[in-house]
Order: sequence, then structure tokens, then C-alpha cells
Amino acid sequence: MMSSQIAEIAVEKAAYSFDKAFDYVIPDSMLDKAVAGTRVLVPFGRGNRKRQGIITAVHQGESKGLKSVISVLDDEPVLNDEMLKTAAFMKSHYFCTFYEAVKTMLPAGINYKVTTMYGAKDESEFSFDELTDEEKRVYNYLFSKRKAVKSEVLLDAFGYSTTEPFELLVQKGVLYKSDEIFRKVNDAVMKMAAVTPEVDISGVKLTEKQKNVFELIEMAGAISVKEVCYFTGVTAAVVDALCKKGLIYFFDEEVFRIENRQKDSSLKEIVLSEEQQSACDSLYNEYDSPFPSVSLLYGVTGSGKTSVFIKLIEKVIDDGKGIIVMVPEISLTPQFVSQFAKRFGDKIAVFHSALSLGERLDEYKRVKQGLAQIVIGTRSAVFAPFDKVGLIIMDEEQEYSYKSESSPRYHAREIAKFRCSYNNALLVLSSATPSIETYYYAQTGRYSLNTLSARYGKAVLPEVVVADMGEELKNGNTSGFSDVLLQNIAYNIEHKKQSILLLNRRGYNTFVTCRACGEAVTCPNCSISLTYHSANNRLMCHYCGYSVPYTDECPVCHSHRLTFGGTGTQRAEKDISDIFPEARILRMDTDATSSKSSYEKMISAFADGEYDILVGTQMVAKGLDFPNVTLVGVLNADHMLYADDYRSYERSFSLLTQVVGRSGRGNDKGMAVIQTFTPENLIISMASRQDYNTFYSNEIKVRKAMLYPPFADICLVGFVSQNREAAFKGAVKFLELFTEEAKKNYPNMPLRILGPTPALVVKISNKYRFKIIIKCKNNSEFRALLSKILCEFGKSKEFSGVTAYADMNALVC
DNA sequence: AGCACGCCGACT
DNA sequence: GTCGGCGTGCTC
Repeated sequence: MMSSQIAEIAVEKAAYSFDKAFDYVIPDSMLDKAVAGTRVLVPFGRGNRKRQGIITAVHQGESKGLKSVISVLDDEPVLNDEMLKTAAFMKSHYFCTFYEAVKTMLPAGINYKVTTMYGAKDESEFSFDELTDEEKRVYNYLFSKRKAVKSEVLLDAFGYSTTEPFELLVQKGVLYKSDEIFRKVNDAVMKMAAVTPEVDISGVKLTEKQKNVFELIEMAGAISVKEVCYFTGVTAAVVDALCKKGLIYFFDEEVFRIENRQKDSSLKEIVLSEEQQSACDSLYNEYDSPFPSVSLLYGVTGSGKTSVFIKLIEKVIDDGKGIIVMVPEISLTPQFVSQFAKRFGDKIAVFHSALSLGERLDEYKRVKQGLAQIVIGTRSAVFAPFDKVGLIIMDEEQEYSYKSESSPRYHAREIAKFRCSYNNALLVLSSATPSIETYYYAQTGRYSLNTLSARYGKAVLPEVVVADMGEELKNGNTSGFSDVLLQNIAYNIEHKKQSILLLNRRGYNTFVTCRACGEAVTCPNCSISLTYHSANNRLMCHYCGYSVPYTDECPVCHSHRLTFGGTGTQRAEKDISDIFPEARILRMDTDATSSKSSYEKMISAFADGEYDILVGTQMVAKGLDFPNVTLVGVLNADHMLYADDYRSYERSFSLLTQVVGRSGRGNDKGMAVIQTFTPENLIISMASRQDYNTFYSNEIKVRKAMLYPPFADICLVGFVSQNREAAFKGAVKFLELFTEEAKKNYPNMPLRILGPTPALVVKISNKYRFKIIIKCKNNSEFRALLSKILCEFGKSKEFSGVTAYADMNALVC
């Protein structure tokens, strides 16, 4: 009997169906460093390829038959006990592998990647003359490099799509291969291109595409590569080619900068209103209790929730515990961040994906080392590496950006609850329009409730006018802008007040149809109609990024009778500038990708009064605070109301209420115009009155009658395959396995199953998607059942071409 | 997933 | 008799 230290290790790239802790022997030389929470390199599978893993536990045990750890990657653990438990929580709740959870919790800059390398063997080990010409080319290339080359580089150099040719040469003994580990180098800065100074292009031959790209870059001066691709419809490869020829050069521009980390000691102390003070006091009492708790801070738009947060933090910061403040989208809330920066100086760290990789790592380390005590960030901030968390604040808790839409499909609110219960900390959920679930829990006593019912200072709620667009049409107004809206825009321009217009569609026209054959022009890779973009004169797919230059020819019947329909933000921007040529208009949506027009800069330009009108998608409705905005127009409120999802009312109510709340935040009374073809719609009238209570009491009845959250959980099981038939059959088979198992081992489990049905968008990027919806109670029995079937399905050979995943309370059902 | 093992058909 | 195609099963 040989007894040694054994590490239990979760490895990367495991399929969910066989993801578990694998035992490895820890060599004596690594005993001091190989502790739980450190990452290691281990041999895995028959081929003993190197893989990353993380030690989840260490125990004394029998070493017979076990492989050994190759090396330890970290000097000290990257995850503590709490974070390891959080990863286990994520695996069980979100049906991901343990290592996927680990990767999500760590900042991207800390991640390693194992890469396969190929190198040339000595010529004495094989017979060179027996190789094909192509093989000789590969060998000579690698021989000239004198060292192993990454497989991606090699694939790129020879234009292959698989590594098969290299593998063949490895078998023939011509090449050797090895696995090496690298720091990931995909920085999240904006990659910019500019023309090389004093470059001479006269002698350089350029392809048509290269010429277009070069001219664009020359014209723009400096432009993001992303934008170059948008305007010219090329891939980044063309831009790279120009760089290789020395005509242009690349540089990085940070998308988001943390400005002013200086504490501003001249700031006056915040004076809370009576209502705010009592909310702050009762939150403090909960914080101070030795038990974990969740509290809802429910306050109308403009009621000064931020002041309450700051006061609360000032009260608890000397305890030395970590504080996390989450916002839905940080680049839209620079004012929010700077308020905290001014109060707390370098005690804050900002977690945000638009920071460069290096900066993100710096911020992470500042937290880990205890230098920063407050983290402000988006949903990933919930993983801030504090030793001990005391307080987590989630602003606008109903926002969907807190839910991840890729694996692990976690909700930051659930992770926050988990961390708070581990640390006996307080979770504050804050909103003017809480999610139905949250408000229900606050009503039924599971969460405590604090209410702010008055707008702060002199601000009063805006007057809301519902414009009946059907009536406008009858009166001959086909402009898409109601008379009342136009009058008020004109008034605002004249009186130097600002206006915001909301339209929930990007692009110029949202679809293109053929009058000859009646077909809509759709994406070849997705079951989605293409959107016309005027900025680049292209038809684009908002799902897969496909784009083609616009011609007036129908791709189906080749007639020349294409017609546009549906108004997007680009079209609205043009129309409004036709009506008000003197107005300075800013458009803000996800198409505006240039760094010049980064959201942060746009927002401050608008705040500084450089524009009269802001036109944008829903991002303009969220969190912005401009005192000079006295008019808000919702151009088409009908779009959002009719999605066939149980949350579409909640979503619309919240968006409308928020956008209405953007108006009149300063000293002047604001106004909002909501344009609709269904002026009698209840959601619109409730949002106009900012009447959450009526909305809630209607909605909760529906949820109860229909068995929707919070009365049941909705679990979506998705099936994706290249083959439509296989995806559907896979779903049918899964359903069969699931019901059989449920009947056999969980006969009393309450379940309602719907489907299989095609997903909302059946085809995305040439992959077909089907879904099963399971109404259930998300408890450990249900998760065990689902997990078992997911594993079983994953192992079945018949459906190897179908991937199945589960998404608990998915955004779109 | 990703890889090795092995069973069977085609070709030297 | 041997090479290699792909179906099958395992991963400490």
C-alpha cells in the first residue's frame, strides 16, 4: 500500500456528462503549492494530453493506478473556500462544468490556454524524399522556424481548416507535437487602425477590397477595425493584409477609462430626506444583524436611491468588509461611477469588460490584496475576490443584463444571494420597477421592503401624453411623428432644452421585401430578415453578423422591385433631421461602434449640451440622468408589447416607466409622449401614471393562474444541431428519457412539460434550434433529475451531433 | 469533446 | 497478409 497526497481536480474542456473530480497524485516537490483552489496542469485521457484543472480538495489516499500532476500554475490559490463552493453551486444550478464556472469567476487576464504546437523532427528520423510536395512544404516551413509553432499559426499559414495534415505527419514521424501553456492574449480594448505616417502607396499593388479599406482609413484618420469591417463589408483579414504591407498600423484604444479616482474632499455631506434616512437606517440594521438577509429598496425614478447607497456604504465601510455595487451597464452610467469615485477615492475598483485585460487584472489584484474595498461593476462584479463580503447592492435589479445568456447561464442575483448567505451579509435589491418575483418576495416577507415614494428635491413626475398613431394616420400624418411630439421637440429646440427619442429597432429599415414574389430578404445563415443600414448601404443580419452590399435585385426571383419597411434608429435620425435641419442630433445604439463615439463620450457630449436630440434604442432609457431633458418620446410603444413571452409586459412596463422617468429630472417639469396604435393598452396607461402597484397586482394574478414565476420555475432545455431533423429528434428523445425517469423515480414531482417546439429563431448561424419548456420547482430533486438526463443524453451516440443545454428561467422562453 | 483501440473490407 | 476506415467506449 502506497499512501500519498491525492488532489481532486476538475479539468477544463470536460463534457458535462463526464465532468467530475479526477484524482491525481501530488509529487513531493509540489506538496506545498498544490492546495485547494490552485490551478494545475495534468495529463488527461488515453493520449495524456495536457489539460488545465483546478484542485478542489486534497486528501490522503492510495496512489495506485493514478496519474500525477505535471505542474502547479499558481503560486497561491486563485479561489478560496467560498469561491470553490460558489463554483460547485453554479455547476449544480446552471448545469455547466466545474471548470466553466471557475473560468467565469476569474478575470480573463488571469486565464491560461493550453495550445498544441508542432515542430520539425530531425531529417535522420524519416525519409524526406517519400513526402508529397505539400508535406515537404510544411516540413520546410517548420524546419526553418527551428522551434515548435502554435497550431493556429500553422493552420493560418497553410490555409487548412483542420490539423489533420499535421497529425498525419506526426504519425509518419516527420513532426513532433507538444502541448504548451500560454497566457491568453485577447485584450478587450478597441483595436484601431491608422495610415502609417508619410507612407508611399504608389508602388504597392492593392486588391479592390484593400483599396477600399485603405481609402476609408485614410479618410477617417483613425478608425476602429470593427468599424472598417462594418462600412466596407470585409473581414479583419483584409485590414491585417494592409498592416503587413506596412501601409497602416494598429494601436489600442481603451473603451472605458476610470477617470477621477481622486477623492473630492470639497464634496458636501449628503443630506437625506426623512424617507431616505429611514430606509438607510433600516438597511443598516439588517446589515448589522448576524444573519444573511435580502432587502428590496423600492423607489420611484428620481427618488435618490444612489444617495441612500452612498450613505449606507459610508456607515459600513470602516468594518473592513467587501462591498459590491452592481449596475446593469456600466458604460451608460459614468455619472454613477464618478459619484462613488468622488466619495471613496481609490477605495473603489471598477469591474468592466470594456477595460483592457491588463487594467481588469490590476483592478482584480487590488481587490484580492485588500487595497480596494468597494467594487462597482456589471454582473461579473458579483465574483469580486473579497475575503469577506459585507454588502451587495444590485441597482435596477429587474434588468436582464444580470442574467448570462451563455454557459454558465447564471443570474447575478442568485450568486449574490449565495455569497451573502455564506458571509451573513446583506443583499440590497433596488428598483423603481422591481421584477414581479422580487416584489412578491418583499410582499410575502421573504425579503424586507423599504420604499421611497417621493422624487428628490424639486423634481416632479413628468406629464405623459399618449399619442394615438391610428388617429394621426387618419388625419393624413404619415411621418411617424405625432403632432404633439413634433410641437414639443420644436419648443425644446427653441428653448435650449433637450429631448430623447426611443425606438427599439436598430438600422435604417428593419426589413426588405420583394413586391414581385412577396418574399422578405432573409439571412442565408439564419431564419431572420435582413436589416438595411444606410450608413454603409448594406443589408445586415443582427444575429450572425452576415452582411451584403445592397442592390435592388431580389435574391429569390431576381426582379428589381424591392421595398423597404419598418423604421429603425438610423431612419428616425434622418427623418427628424429632415424636419428640424437646425437640430443637433445624436444617435446611440449598438451600431455606433467607433471609439470616437463610445457611449461614455456620447453621454458626456449630450450632458454638456452639444446636442439637442438623442435618438436611440432602449439603452437611452436606462439610468441616464440629464437635468436638461424635459421631453421624452417613445416612437413606437407597440413593438415591445407583443412578444410571446410571459415577461413581455413586465419588460415593457419597466422600459416605459424608466424612459418616462428620464424626463424632468432637473428643476423644470418634464413631458413624455408615448406613440402607439393601441392607446387603450393597460400597460401604457399604467406606465404613464408610473403606477407600479396596479401593474403588480394585475400581473401577479396572471402569474399565479398561469403557473409562472414566482409560483413555478421555467426551465428551458435547448437542442442545437447542424441538422434540423436531428435537433428535433434529439428533443423528442430527451423528452422521452426525462418523462420516463420522472415517472419512475419522482412520481410526485410537479411538472408541466411543453414541446418540443422550434426555438423563437429556428436557425442561427446555420444551426437549427428546438426547445422543451419545463414548468417545475427549481429544487435539488428537480436539478438531480435534469442533470441525470442531460448526462445520459450527452453520452448517447445516436445524438452525438446534437447539443442539449438547460437554462433555468431563461430570458426568452 | 477528443482520442485510442479494434473490427472489417480493400488492396499489395 | 497489412493498411486504414470509422464505430465504440473511456477519461483519475
